[in-house]
Amino acid sequence: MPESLIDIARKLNVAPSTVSRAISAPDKVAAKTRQKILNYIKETGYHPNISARNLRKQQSKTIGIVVNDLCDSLIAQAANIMQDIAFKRGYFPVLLSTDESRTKERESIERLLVLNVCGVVIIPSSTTASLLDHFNHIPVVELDRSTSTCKNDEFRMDDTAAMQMATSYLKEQGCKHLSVIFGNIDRISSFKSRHLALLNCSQELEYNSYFIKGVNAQDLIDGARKLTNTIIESNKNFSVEEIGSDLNKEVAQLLLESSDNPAKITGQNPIDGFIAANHSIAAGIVQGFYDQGLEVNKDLKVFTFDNPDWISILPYKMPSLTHPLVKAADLAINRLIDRIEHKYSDNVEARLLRPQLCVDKSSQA
Amino acid sequence: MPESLIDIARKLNVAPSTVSRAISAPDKVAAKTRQKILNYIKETGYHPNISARNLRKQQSKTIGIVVNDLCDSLIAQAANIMQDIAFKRGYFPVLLSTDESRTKERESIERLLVLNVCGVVIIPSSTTASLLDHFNHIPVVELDRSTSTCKNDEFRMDDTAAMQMATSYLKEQGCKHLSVIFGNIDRISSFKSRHLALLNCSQELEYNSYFIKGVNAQDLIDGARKLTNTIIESNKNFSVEEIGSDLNKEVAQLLLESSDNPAKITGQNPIDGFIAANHSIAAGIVQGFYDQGLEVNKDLKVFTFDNPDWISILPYKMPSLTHPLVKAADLAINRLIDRIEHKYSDNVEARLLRPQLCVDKSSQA
DNA sequence: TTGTAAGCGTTATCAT
DNA sequence: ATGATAACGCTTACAA
Repeated sequence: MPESLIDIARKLNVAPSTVSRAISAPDKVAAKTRQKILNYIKETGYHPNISARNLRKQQSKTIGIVVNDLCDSLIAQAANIMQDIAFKRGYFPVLLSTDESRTKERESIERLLVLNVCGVVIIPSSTTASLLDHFNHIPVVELDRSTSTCKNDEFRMDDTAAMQMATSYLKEQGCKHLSVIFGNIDRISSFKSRHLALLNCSQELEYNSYFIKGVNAQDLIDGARKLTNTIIESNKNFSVEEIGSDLNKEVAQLLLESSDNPAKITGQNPIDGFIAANHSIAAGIVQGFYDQGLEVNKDLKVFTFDNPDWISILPYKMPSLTHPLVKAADLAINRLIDRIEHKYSDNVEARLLRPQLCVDKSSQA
Repeated sequence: MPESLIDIARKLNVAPSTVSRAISAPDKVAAKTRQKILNYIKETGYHPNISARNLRKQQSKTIGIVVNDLCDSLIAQAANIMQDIAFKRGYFPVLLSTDESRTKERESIERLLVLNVCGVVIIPSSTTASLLDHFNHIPVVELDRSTSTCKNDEFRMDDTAAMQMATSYLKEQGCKHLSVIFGNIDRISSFKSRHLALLNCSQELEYNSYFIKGVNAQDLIDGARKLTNTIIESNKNFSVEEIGSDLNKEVAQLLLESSDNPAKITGQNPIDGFIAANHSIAAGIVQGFYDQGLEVNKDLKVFTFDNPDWISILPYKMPSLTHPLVKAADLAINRLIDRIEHKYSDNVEARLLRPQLCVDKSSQA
């Protein structure tokens, strides 16, 4: 196998630059010469040396894709589609997962810097913002979450619409008092904006918000499970607590750390519905129901964000919202490449995508 | 920010080669000079140009990781750990997913060739074997499945032990006649070896094997669901069929393509247990049970390979086998790097890892 | 249309 | 211990 352009050039009695052109700018080479060269290349299985090309062209055509948790199948789907699109558009994607760890977040960025990537799509956490400054003038797109720096394009779910849909669905189902469980709103912007959306919800509904400190999936599952246990316990001893006439305001806000700590429930009605701000939390809630011997959506309603795929394997229905992440990922990577290629030069913008209500996607046809 | 070694050299009044040495071979540079250089580098955030280094050193320090389906959270976990280990050992992993598609399989290999990777870990399908020949003399390690070429190191589950554990567990539970569902054994070696293992099982049990043509997760789920429906329907009309005295042999083998096609059940007893050769198949079986209004593990036992994480969210128990994939991945990537660095030069070998029986990992504590 | 030659940033060899 | 220099394989003015 020829190891370089020069080998080929010698073999075919042409100049190295002609071979180079045959590969990179075929129309600048006579049809006959071109054929001769390309045939020979195909026969011998020669591949141009990427390092040499990148060095010479002073660019890497490499895109960084940084996600929070590759083991989350929705994230994996999004990563997958971004990789495909990147390849199709002639770029080489490098996929990294931070697993919600600050260390890996920093390492990932560092690695991409070393690699000289020409653009980055990232699912950021609150600590990412400062790290992103290291990417001097290369385009960055924020996916699914926001650093709130307003420096980059953003593609994510419309949390306001989502929370509105969730609460209004549960209200229609007869719920009067919701328990809404979030993850760490300091680290993860989507929890923060979903919480904010709840505060601004127009529904005439009582609700209590609960926050789990956890950041990764397992922490959220475990936290939500414990929390659900304590909430249901407290609910058994529920007695009306006068809190004035304004039912739409948030009435309690707890950061529960152990299951010994009983959940505070304040309102005029006992809790009759749960909203999980994320599918890991939903998994924990479901486990909590089992611990307590309760049936989901019979004793108490459960509604979840993210429409996780395990819903189809449950023997009961569970209403949810589809997560437009894959669509957002598609837009994000395309926008990034447009930026890289200077095909898009408007101001940075945030695109908020609507989720869809999903009430019948149960396995029972 | 200095853009090259030369910038730094000029700034600090040393030769470029000294700067290079300070970075790559610190002990070959006087402590004082070294400090001066490294400090300056740290201050300015300079990164050596990887392309130039690779070009000069004629190596890429890049490892290809090719998996079949990144959206499978077990695979994603394995990919994750391999990336971490690769980084720790100084290599840059490039993660690609074939989604069980021949096209993407070919494309992935091609991309790795272009990248000049110095090693590959791959979860192969039967069509991969010929493609792997393109990697001339760089080491390849096969993970989770085998191309049966015996050219590379292999790390995967011990399917013989696994199937033995599955059948013996179900027998203990009182099962007499199993329905064992596999995916495409022509494309996916793990289905083939699990089937082979079943044929050689020492249990005194009747079983019928069924094969789903599908390759990707959704095909398997859909196929298994349909199949389960037809099996259960057939089971209702079960009548003893004389097949001689040899109960341990396989009695039927069907490739069902539509649910109109009734499943053939042959044996002395009606089917009273299912084995899913994979977690996607298990998901389909569970859905089939719901379609038929049956309760899993009450009306009929269901046993699955892979111990999928959704088991913990079911309101009932489901016995399963843990998949030692993450451990295998750890071994695989380390072996690969050992090969690359010539730290391991024995003959290629296949390491088979035992799964663990998992009967109580239900959410009900 | 094709050839010539310079240079991308690094490292390895050799000389000092 | 440090410096000078050539070379890695490719692209791209510019020249022919």
